[in-house]
Amino acid sequence: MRDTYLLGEAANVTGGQVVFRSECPSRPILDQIADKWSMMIMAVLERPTRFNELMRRLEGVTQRVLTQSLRRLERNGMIRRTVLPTSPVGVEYSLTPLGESLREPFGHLYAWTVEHSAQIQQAQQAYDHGTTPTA
Amino acid sequence: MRDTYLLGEAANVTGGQVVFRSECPSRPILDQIADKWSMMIMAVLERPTRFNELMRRLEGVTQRVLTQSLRRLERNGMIRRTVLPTSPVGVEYSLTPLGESLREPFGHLYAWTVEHSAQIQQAQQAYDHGTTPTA
DNA sequence: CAGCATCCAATTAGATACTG
DNA sequence: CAGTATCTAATTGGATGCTG
Repeated sequence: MRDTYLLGEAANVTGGQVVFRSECPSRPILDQIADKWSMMIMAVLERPTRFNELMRRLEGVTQRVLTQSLRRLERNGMIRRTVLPTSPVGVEYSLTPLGESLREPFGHLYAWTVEHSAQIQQAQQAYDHGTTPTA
Repeated sequence: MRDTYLLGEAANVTGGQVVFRSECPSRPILDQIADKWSMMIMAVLERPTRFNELMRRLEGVTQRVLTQSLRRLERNGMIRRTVLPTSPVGVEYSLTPLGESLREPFGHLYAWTVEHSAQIQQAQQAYDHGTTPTA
C-alpha cells in the first residue's frame, strides 16, 4: 500500500503521509553521486581514462577536487582505479558495472538539463527582474 | 558528428575529444537542481504543499535551508509559490509544468539509488576495510 | 605522471531569536 | 503560519609546493 509517488521508494508512509526519513539510505547516496563533477567524470569514463586526461577534459576542475571525486566514486563502487605498469607510473580510471548502470539515469537527467536550459534561464531572469513571472 | 556518449550533449568536441566546457549552461543547472533537498522537495510536491508540511515531511531539513531551496527552485522556474488568502496567512508550493517534467528523470535516478543502495554500501565497506575489493 | 599536504579564503549550514 | 535576521560552526574549495 503506497500511493503513486515517483520518488520516495525508500521513504516511510506514516499516517498516510509520505515522509522522507533521515535514515533513508538514498540520502547519502544522492549526496555523493548527484554532484556535477561525478556526473561529468562518469560521462568521460565511457572509456578508461587517465588522470591528467580527465583533468583536461573537465574544464575548471582542480586536481584536489578531481582526486576527491575519484576517490569517492571509487569508494562507492562506481569506478575502478588501475595502476598501469608503465615507466613514469600511469593510473587509469574506468567504470565498474555498477557505474555503467548509472549512466542511463544520469543521461536522462543530463539530457533534461540541456533540453530545458533556455527555459530555466528565462525563469531566472524573470525572477531576478520582478519576482515571479507570468509563465 | 558526435560519438555515442550519453552525457555531454552540451559539451564541445575539440580534436575528437569531448571536453566539458566551463561555460556549458548545464553546469549551474545541475548544481542547483541535483542536490538532495531539491529532489525530495519535488518528490513531495506531487501535490501542492504548505511550508510547514514540507518541513515535517523532509526529516532533518532546517527552516533556513528549506526556504533557500524553495527560493532557488522558484527562481529556476521549477515551483510556484502561492500565498493563500487565509487568516494566519498560508503559502502553498506547487510544481510548474517545467518542474513536472523533471520528475521523470529524477524518478529514474532515485529509483536507481534505491535499487543499488545495498550494493553501494557493500562497496563502501570493502573500500574502508582494505582498499579496493575484488568485485 | 599522479597525486598528497598544507594553508587560507569562501561558501554553507545549524541554532536561535524575532515578526507581519 | 511562514518566514527573516544574525551569529557562529563546519565544510568546501583554490592555490601552492613537494614526492615516488
